[in-house]
Amino acid sequence: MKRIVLIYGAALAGLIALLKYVEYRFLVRDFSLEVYIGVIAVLFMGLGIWAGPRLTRRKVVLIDPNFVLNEAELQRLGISKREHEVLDLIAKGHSNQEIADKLFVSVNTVKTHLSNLFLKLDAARRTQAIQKAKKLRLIP
Amino acid sequence: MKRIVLIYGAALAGLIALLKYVEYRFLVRDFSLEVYIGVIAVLFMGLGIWAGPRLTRRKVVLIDPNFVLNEAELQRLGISKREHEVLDLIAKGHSNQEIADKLFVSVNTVKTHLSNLFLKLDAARRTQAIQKAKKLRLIP
DNA sequence: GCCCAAATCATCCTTTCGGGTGAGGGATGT
DNA sequence: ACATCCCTCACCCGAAAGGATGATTTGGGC
Repeated sequence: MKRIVLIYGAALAGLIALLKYVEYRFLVRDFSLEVYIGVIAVLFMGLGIWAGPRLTRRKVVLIDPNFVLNEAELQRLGISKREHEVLDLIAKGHSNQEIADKLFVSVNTVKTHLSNLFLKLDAARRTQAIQKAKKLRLIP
Repeated sequence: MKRIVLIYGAALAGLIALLKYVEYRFLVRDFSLEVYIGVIAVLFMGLGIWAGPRLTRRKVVLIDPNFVLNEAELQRLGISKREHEVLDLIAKGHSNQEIADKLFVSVNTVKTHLSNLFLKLDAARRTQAIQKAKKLRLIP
């Protein structure tokens, strides 16, 4: 962060010095102000493009705003709404019992949904189901 | 993409026109070339920062090439190299036995590593550990 | 009305996980 | 030499997860 500001400052200072030096030699006669401005604009736009992500990126992305559910894949695998809910909850680290409580159903029901999910996703464990579901963009 | 280029072009043209218009009125007398350059630099650096992500971002990120391990967090939690390996493998959906085979150690060892991990990550289940580790960028 | 998919719940049984504890060997640093 | 950390392994126990199967209910579509 501080480094970026320093680099920006140094670039600006250097450019001004360069222009000051060059101003009374060749350029003022040969090129117009528009070219000047263009060069500076391009230079600093480039710097902005380079420095932008470094200045603005957040440390941790909690929920991905770019996530779009892959409904085609969801349908292709024949995953029902309820099964998808359960899938989402195991990915968030909940146990079967917690999911049952959250959805107001019995643990057995959750287990049934999970069994069906494991078949449809060809997974042997919940962790594997999560990994595959993420790859297929069925969950964030 | 094209829109961005157009906006950039329009901004540049507009600025030049503005400067051209303003040049022979107030500014040339009141402000020096350095201020000019500074204003232009700031303006276009801002434009670069704004346009940069829009020009460079990819549509879909299959495997995140931007993943950088959060080593600070890793150290803060006191997670050892071996523990981190195990963490990575459970996130890929492997069972304890599979991990043991992969790392050429006994299942008991894997379980010990996992127990320590659960303590350090404050997790009760492997799925929860995965979820937390992802949030902390300890694993991709 | 009938059919079907989805959702619900249950029972039985096996495997996997997770918690607790102890313990030995190797590397590192004081 | 001693302390400390990491890695390793073992044993026990209980809880959670997973597999197989069958049954009931419910809401839409034909």
